Amino acid sequence: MYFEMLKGEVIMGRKPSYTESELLDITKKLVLEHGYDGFHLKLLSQHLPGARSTIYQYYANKEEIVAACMKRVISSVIEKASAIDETDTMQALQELLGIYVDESKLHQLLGDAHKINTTNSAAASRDLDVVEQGHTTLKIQLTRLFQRAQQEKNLREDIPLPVLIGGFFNLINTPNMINVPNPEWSKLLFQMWIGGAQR
Amino acid sequence: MYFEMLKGEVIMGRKPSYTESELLDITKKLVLEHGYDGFHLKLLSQHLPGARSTIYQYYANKEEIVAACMKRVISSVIEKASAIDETDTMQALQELLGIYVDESKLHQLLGDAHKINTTNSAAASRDLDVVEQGHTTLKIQLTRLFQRAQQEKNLREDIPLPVLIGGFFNLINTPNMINVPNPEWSKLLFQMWIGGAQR
Amino acid sequence: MYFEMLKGEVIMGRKPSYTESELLDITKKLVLEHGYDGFHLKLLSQHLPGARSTIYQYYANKEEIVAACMKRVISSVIEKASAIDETDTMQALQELLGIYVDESKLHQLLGDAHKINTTNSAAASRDLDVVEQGHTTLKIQLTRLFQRAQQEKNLREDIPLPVLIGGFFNLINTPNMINVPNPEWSKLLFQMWIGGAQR
Amino acid sequence: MYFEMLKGEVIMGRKPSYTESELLDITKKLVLEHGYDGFHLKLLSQHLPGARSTIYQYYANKEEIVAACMKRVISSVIEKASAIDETDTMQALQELLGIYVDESKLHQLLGDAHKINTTNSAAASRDLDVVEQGHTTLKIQLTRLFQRAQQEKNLREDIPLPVLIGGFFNLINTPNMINVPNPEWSKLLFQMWIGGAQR
DNA sequence: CATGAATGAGAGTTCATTCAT
DNA sequence: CATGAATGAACTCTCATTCAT
Repeated sequence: MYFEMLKGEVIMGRKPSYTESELLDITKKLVLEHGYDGFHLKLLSQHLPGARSTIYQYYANKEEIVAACMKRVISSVIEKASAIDETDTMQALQELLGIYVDESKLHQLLGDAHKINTTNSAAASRDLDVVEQGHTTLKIQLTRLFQRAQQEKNLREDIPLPVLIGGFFNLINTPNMINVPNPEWSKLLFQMWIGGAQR
Repeated sequence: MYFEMLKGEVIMGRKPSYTESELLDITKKLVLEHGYDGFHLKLLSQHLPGARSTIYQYYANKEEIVAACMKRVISSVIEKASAIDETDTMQALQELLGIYVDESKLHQLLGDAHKINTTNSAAASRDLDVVEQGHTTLKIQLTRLFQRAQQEKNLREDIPLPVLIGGFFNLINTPNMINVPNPEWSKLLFQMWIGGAQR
Repeated sequence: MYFEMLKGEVIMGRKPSYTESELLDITKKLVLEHGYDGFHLKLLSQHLPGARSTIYQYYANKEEIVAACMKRVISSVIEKASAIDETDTMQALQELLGIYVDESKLHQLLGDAHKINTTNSAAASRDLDVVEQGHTTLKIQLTRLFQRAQQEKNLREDIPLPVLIGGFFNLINTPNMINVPNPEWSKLLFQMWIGGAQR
Repeated sequence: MYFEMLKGEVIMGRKPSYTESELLDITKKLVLEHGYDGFHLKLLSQHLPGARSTIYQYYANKEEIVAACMKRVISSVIEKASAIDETDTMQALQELLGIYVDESKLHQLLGDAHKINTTNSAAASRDLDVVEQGHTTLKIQLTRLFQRAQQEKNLREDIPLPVLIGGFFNLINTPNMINVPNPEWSKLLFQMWIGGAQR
């Protein structure tokens, strides 16, 4: 039948064996596991059905894959972070920490961004620009919240603000050794950061 | 020594060579800069006098170089850590943090240890075992100090001990954005950790 | 034809296709531009509507396309050349030159014929045989005309006939740097060849 | 013995299995045979002792190899051409033709120069600039000689100078079907060009 | 022993061709 | 039949390691 051959009005070829999104999921996992330099297309294709060359249906080269992956991750974080209700500053900070903890590997992942050679790929370059802007966006939000917290006299003043911010952000790297679910984990971290370790 | 002069400077006029220690210094720098997978012998030889193949006079393969490097780094940390006077627990913790901050890349460096393929090199395997033991030694010291601190009622009890330990250890990853010297930096971190961010 | 309208325009609303002749026209252009080895089906499909795989509806493989293209070109030249009135030998030679100049890239195009791998395609093999025969046909005509010109004492005798023939045929490669239309250009070339460069 | 290990004052590695010059000779032959797009490093290595990767001891990539080859060929032609005694114009032209005929594939070889992608190789780019300049140098010499020949009333005036120049230069493409040695061959071509084909 | 050349395994990429829709 | 995806062979290039000098 003709209609079986059509999708909408257009004649279609074979059905793709995986989606772009699946490809990026695996990429994220592998880049985190092996680092940018340890990430090979052979490795990727081993975690995906089909041949290595099929990957080139989706992206023109290795750089574009990783850049697209990073862009997607940071975009998702920004979307969630910008949805936070900032009325209560400390509450907002805690929620923000929850979001960061959910993507706790974000930092590690984006740390490899500078290794990506963008001279051969305009698309990768564009994606990394978005990543860069995303970084800035997050920094601005964080700074805004911290300044407000400071004005509201919620932060100790004998420690410089940048140190407090750095300490806060660095919380996400703390390995969750007791394996509690993320929401509780981030609450624990926040309490420790707020109240200190000492009784 | 007489023979060293003969070999190194008089008879042959050969290019000045380098010591094993220098080789490992450069290796450490490069592995931190590029990650384990981004670390190449070509890169190493570019930062060392002489030809790439000369490196094989010192180590049999790439794996052994990195393993030796890691072993040396952790051994040095252990030496310093075991010299700490543990009489005053909190004081000892602060000093320990200072040592860790001095080797703040320790974690990152050793994080790549599992990537090293030891099937081809008994020497690398042995060195990595030492690294493993060193890890354990450090963990034991840390646990001992924390348990003592807890007994001395110096730690809050609403947060599980492993979380406090993890948070303490994770402090070393905080980027020193205000560029103060390490001793002061580690003191700042310790205060933040002890007292919390809130006023 | 009724069916062509149905197929091409009424029933499906498919993208307009192309004729075999159009395909060969583009092929000729591209092979001349890029050489046989620089000619790709990807390139071809970029200069044609539709998908790359559609090309296989017309020809079974790359070799057949180029072989068919060459066959068509030489056949057209032979048709024109065999229509020449050979009564006046020198006049016939000049007309022949005109035909050759019109297909001045003929030589270049057919020069790549030997690169075509015919082991996988009987059709390509057959087409290249026709090309070969065409070559022979043209050579015979040229030889006949030159021998007649010699008998008619129209050619200098201190230069071997093959050299004169080669020189004549080679005229077509002369780049038309003054951009006159082909008929005049071929006349200029013929005069230079006949009369020599010296005054 | 120490001295056996030295060459001059420097410790040497293994002896190269072929020279750069040999590599370029083979390259020239193969590029002429197969064209730029048909020239592969696999092909090259098959005509050279040793492994394909050894070629990278000499040149960083395919582009550099071909560019260096072209540069060497045109440089050699220019050296010979600039040594010509131009006192007797027509004599000089004949000698120049002899040189061109010796490198009759020059044109064909350099015709592929524009296909070389120089974005990845500064060395290739520089070599191709030399090729470009060489082209210009040769054109200037040719133009100078032709203008002088014209002033000396040695050229017919009913044919535009560029046509005469083009015809002269195009002589080198004439296939030497009678297999006479190059010096005589170029003399024959020159005579044909000077005096014309007609008796 | 130090060197520079040689090597081969393996990565990234392209493309003719086949296949499922 | 036309399509776009899938495939595998082949190419370019890199690098750890070995070898001859």
